[in-house]
Amino acid sequence: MMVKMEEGLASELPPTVLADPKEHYYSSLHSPVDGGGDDYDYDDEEEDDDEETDDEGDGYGARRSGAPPLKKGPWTPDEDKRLRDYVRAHGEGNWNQVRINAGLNRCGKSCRLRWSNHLRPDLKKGPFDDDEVEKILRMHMTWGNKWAKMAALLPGRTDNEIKNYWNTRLKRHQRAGLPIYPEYLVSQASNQDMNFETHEELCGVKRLNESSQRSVLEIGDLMYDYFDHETFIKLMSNGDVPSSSLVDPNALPIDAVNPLKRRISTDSIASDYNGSLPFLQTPDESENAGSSTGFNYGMTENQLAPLGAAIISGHPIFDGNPSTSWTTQRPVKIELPSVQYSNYGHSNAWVCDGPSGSPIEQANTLIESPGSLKSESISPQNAGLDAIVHMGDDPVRSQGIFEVSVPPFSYNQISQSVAYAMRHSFSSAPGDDEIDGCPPGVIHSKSPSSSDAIFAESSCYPDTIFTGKFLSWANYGAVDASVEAGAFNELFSKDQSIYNSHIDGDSCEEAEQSNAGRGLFSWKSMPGACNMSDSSNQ
DNA sequence: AAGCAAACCAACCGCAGCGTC
DNA sequence: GGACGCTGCGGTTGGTTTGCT
Repeated sequence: MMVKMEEGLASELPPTVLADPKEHYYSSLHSPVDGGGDDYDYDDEEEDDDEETDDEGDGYGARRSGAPPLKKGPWTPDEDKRLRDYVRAHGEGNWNQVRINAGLNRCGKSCRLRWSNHLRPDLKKGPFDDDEVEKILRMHMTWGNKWAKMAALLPGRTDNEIKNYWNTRLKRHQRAGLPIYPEYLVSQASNQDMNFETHEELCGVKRLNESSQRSVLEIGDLMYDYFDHETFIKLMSNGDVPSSSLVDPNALPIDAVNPLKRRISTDSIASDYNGSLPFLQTPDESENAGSSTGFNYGMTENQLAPLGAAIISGHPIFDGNPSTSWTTQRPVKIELPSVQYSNYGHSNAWVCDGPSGSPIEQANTLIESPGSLKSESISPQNAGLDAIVHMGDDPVRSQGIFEVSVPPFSYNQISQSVAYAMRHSFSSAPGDDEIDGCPPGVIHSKSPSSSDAIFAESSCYPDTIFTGKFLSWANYGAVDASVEAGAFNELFSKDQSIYNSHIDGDSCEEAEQSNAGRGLFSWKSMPGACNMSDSSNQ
């Protein structure tokens, strides 16, 4: 990956990147897992029984009286082997039991640390590469010292590793009087955020002491601009994309060409889908929908804004528990306009995993046979629907294929719906008929926009509270929202009008491109607010 | 070669969150 | 509701290596 290098970035990179990346001495000495030598003489350490015991009262090191004192200090190869063998056989967790059962005279806390930082098989040893360094910079710019959070997005890296790198870097920069963050990142930020009082603050000079955990950049763009889309989705789901909800949209200078660029590689999507990616997207099914409704929120056809991503209610992304519900998700297909996504590759079908078949299988099916889905979800009679939610099976048991089709239209897109959880099907717009074959419990919309679906839903279920996040045109980032259905209109319209005010005919095309992906938008209704049930979301 | 500071790294420590009893 | 244990996180410390003078 090309990484923009700030001037003199050589000094930015960890010495291990620039210099001969010798084996980390501790890794080689203490971590046989990485193939390092075991030539360290531990003979003396085996006799360290007079080390002070772990008497901290936080549980890890709790030991009974009479037990031998818990050892501290560097781990020996034998200890590593015991720990590794035990964890491989029994799994992680319950570290005090690991300590006992593995015959390790170490506190459980130490065992956990040793495993997670050195013995885990998925650890990536060696110096940070340029890509990792840049990610660290961006993440730190956004989150501050959230090492664990960063490590979660740097596969194979530990929080300790990142922390050590950063602290070293910080010292070096402080000593040299250099800004913490590279100039080009600062420039990006300054172009997108006007909330900094000074250049120094933006550069991070004011947070040298790391006393503030406040996000330096109250914008999500930097994150979105750099991370893969799916990673960004994760960030959003975790609330890690800084919210700009406190910013008054009316006061925020809008750059119509402001990039919330999405770097969607559908190839990467496909490859990553295996583990975490909930969607695929197809670009080639939008023709009929693209000209469908004439509904454009007051925009001209030329002002059509690119579609955003689709988020599915109940997806781990938004249920706040990514680890629990992935395999229970329904396959979801979001249809996107090719004209607007032509630069995103060959496949823009966004699919969500379903209860049957592997994610890849589901994805492939949808990729290879878009027509089948299309015929199901977008028929001539419902072409132009902004959101169609269809579930093939019992919606309550959530066993069926779940689809959301989002034909192109302007502005924010809502792919998410509480539809499948609704007790009754309904048509979202006056005059709409139920889609043939739609089973009870399916909600579908023939309204020209997803927001209309929400409106309609609100009329049917006025007590519904919609919670979720969306990437606001006006606010430059993820906005957390929890609004009554009736308030949705106001929120949505306000955002849209701000967007419109900054789009003119001349800049339309440019804006359209640069704002691609701006409309990541999701709402999630609160279960129970209107007698909904969603067994899949548990 | 010796001394020193910087860099690097592993490990420790205290604390907070969470679940269980 | 409080005590307790487990877990994870972030700050800090201390040992070793590296590079410079």
